[in-house]
Amino acid sequence: MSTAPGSVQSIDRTLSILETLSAAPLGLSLSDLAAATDLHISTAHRLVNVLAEHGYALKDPSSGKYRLTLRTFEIGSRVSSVWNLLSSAKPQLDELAAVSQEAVHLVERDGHGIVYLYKAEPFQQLVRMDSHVGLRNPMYCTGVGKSILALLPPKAVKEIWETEAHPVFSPHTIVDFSDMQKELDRIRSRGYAIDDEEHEPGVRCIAAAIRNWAGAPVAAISISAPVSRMDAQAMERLLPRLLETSVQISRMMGFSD
Amino acid sequence: MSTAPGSVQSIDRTLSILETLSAAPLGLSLSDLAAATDLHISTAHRLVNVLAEHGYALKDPSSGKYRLTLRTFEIGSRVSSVWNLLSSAKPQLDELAAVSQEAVHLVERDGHGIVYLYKAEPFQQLVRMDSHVGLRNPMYCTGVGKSILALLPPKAVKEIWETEAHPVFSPHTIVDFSDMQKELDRIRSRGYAIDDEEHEPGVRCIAAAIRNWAGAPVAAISISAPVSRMDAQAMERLLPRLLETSVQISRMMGFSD
DNA sequence: AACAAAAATATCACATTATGAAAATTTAGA
DNA sequence: TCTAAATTTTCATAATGTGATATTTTTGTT
Repeated sequence: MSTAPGSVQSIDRTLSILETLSAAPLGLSLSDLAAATDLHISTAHRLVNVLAEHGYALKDPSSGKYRLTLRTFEIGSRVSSVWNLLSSAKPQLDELAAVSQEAVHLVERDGHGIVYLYKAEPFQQLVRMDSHVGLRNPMYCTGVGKSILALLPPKAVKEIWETEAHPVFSPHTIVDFSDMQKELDRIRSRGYAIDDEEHEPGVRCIAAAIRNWAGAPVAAISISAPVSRMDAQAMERLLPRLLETSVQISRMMGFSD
Repeated sequence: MSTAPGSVQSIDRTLSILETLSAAPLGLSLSDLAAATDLHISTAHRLVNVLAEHGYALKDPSSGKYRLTLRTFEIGSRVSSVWNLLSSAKPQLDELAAVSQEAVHLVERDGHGIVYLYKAEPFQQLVRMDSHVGLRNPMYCTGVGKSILALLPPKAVKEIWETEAHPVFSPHTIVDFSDMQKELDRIRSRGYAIDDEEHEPGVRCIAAAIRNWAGAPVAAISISAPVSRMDAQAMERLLPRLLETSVQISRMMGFSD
């Protein structure tokens, strides 16, 4: 582990510990943590205890394992954009879920990916979908992601495309750049995106971008359903609602036309 | 700024930067950040850039200010207890909000306080309440907090009481320890807690604890409403629902009787 | 536009600080 | 109870982070 110039070794290592712990739902023993982060056990001990002193981690008294506390949740929930979006969008999304009787997602763009900020589900309609608040996904294979890509400058799209891999999740996943460009053209002309089982087999969704005061596509919303329910008629019925909601939220973010 | 023995200066400072940024919705310039954290500007620059390299912060291109990214949200959302509780409790809480037509909260105990994990609101019922997901509150002045305190060992209650201050939020706030002990007795015998404008004037709520497999009160749920709506009859009507839901969730956490 | 002032970023010699080997202690297993 | 493993503490040492200074960039003013 060589520290990049301008970086700080102890912080690199501590963030590595933080991330390792966040991926371990059951917690980790000190030795496991040291092994997973490739640190000397003495160093791992010191660093995880610094996190503990600051309330970010603790040694679970019953299991003896280290795990993260809600301090990280607290800090993460305070990120300003989460605030802005959720406070203005939540009621609209709940209503959209209620009238469509399908799962509705709100995601925000973050760097080259999207992060799920909110999921509104209708009662009883339990669809197996592995989306959840806090999840990060790439843009190229999701409806929400593509709806955002379609409104980004071509240079940005290219940069994003070139700096990441494009795993195939299904036969429908778009992995060719010129195919993606055509798809983004379609999305621009239609005003919405369709994810036709490109990420999760069996799930189809329609998505629309949310734009801020500067017109930048900072977020997106979607309605997801099993392909059996999300057929042509369903899409025709749901699209006006989806677009209406996305426009409303965009307006609340300061976007005008 | 003297580093406590066993601690690591650069991490102390970086976490201080993280926390400062999380409290600044509009972001902070480098000099403001340095001033707020009492760091040399050169040091602040180096440390915030380490956070940026790891994707936790960024320098907003439009404003030139540093702010947190969704990386912190992503890490925070992965805390295992959030997972466990949310996945089992969410549908129940949504239903409770729907049948009661009032705001429902789920909180988890974290150290000496509670953190809001979920808020379910009925349509249209917009009550001014400054609760939100991620918020941390003390236990002594909230219904959820008191319902948890009531099931903790007396030693733990005493320890929590003695290590924190007890600001008065309203004439009803309980700030005397023996008063609190009587109140916790009442809560134990009734099986639920009432927050009668002890934290937010004008808001009354009923709360019940959620217990895990070991019987420990790890979380709590509540129904909140303006005092005008949350009168004796309303409480009589809502209590069975609240208790039923808390028992259901406790069962899903592995608690039996 | 040109200038001045302020803010942000990069450099680097140095002393402070984090490091990890080793010892001491605690916990778990036989 | 004893043994082995895991955790925690200690401490000498060198590597690492620090902050003064220099450079560059940005911002505001005439």
